[in-house]
Amino acid sequence: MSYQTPRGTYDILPDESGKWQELEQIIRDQCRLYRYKEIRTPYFEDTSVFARKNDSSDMVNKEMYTFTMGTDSYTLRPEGTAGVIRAFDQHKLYGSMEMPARFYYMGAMFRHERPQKGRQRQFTQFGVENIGVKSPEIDAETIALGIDIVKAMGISSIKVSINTLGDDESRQAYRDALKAYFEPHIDTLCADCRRRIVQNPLRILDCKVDHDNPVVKDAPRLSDYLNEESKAYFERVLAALDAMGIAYEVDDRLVRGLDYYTHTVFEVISTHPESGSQATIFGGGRYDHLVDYFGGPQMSGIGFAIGMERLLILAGAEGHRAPEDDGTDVYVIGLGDVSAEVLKTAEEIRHAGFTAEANLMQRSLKSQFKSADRSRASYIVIMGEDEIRNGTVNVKNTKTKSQETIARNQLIDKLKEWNI
RNA sequence: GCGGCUGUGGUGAAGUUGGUUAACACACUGGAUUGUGGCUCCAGCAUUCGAGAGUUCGAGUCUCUUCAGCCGCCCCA
Repeated sequence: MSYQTPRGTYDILPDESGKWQELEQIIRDQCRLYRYKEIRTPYFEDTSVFARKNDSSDMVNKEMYTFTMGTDSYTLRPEGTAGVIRAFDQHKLYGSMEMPARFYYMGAMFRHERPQKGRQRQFTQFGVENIGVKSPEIDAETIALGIDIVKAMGISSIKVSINTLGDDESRQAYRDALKAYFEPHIDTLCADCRRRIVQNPLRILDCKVDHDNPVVKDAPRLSDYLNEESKAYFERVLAALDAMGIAYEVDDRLVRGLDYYTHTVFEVISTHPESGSQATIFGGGRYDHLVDYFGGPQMSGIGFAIGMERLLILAGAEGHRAPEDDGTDVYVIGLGDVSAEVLKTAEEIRHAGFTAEANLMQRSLKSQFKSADRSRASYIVIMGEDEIRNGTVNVKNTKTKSQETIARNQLIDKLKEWNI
């Protein structure tokens, strides 16, 4: 009988927590530069927050962890945007915050999928939402923030794909055109796409199953249905990216899995072989109707989410190394039955602001020195019964190997003097 | 949800056509050296081969079931 983490979940052990903390710090630093503030929403919400009507995405329809308590149905959050917008509306932040409101979040998301490298059932996302102002330059700025974070992690093999879905009018015209186009060919499409004709015909375009189907290849192009306003908006997004020197590819098949997107959608994928089939590092887009869907005014927003596990895998593959633990300032060794005095000395050192490990196991001197080595101590304090009687301690500098005997009550001053 | 590969100690692993004692290395613990470490030498360290059942005189090696990881599909972060 043995216990293990549920499928698709994993422990972050002490050896790995350092790189997570580093990534979290880089994210916080970058968000500070862009003046984004953190928002923390619950890990579960009422199911209706995620399962919005007419949503055709797989994520919502077959991958959610939903449970019932009494008559209430809850769902472990599969993505971050819905909860943030719900909070934005619930607290009427549209009335109190300066626009655009800028949020970021970090935390676990849950999707019931078949696990693979870079794809687990509990995974960690960092994301941002910029709400309240619809501006092509804000779209570009949002993408730039994501890219800055990826670059700060030492990842350079990336490709930025971008597309526009157009405004409501353009999108509706295109949907109707696609429906009319695909319906006569319904027999040639995969089962999922037959469903998509009704719910979300745009998704047929980037269907992997029907990717080579000539019917799909020859489908009408969204670009032919964009109205002038949508085209102009997209042109300005691209111009802003150009102005920042961000390279991108326009991919008019890029639709993305969430149904709420309008106008700009984008995806950043890794071109590094280590990323395997889970190459998407971050993705997002603009949404014109989420704020009003949750009961607020009609306001547009844009956001993206980054998969933090994927980011760490790629950072490691590209040679990025998290800073290592630099060892303890002081390691206190005791000889004989002196553990209480060893402990007391270590406490004094800690209270003075130095890191200290105390060996409280009354082991042989040799093994205690070994432990001190492993802890990469800068100084070793050795105290036995004689020293305690005399009110002294021996302090050894592990670099110079020189040792001196000093009065115990001078230890802290000495450590400060040595400036460790 | 579909298809495939893999699973031996703390770690990396060797294990011949099923044959009785699970190699070797690293790590770890202790000793040589009972008050000074990173070297050397010695000793210890898997009643057990992911888990469970079966075939057999005998299974790490064969069969079935199951769990997990990985790869491809799908999905997306």
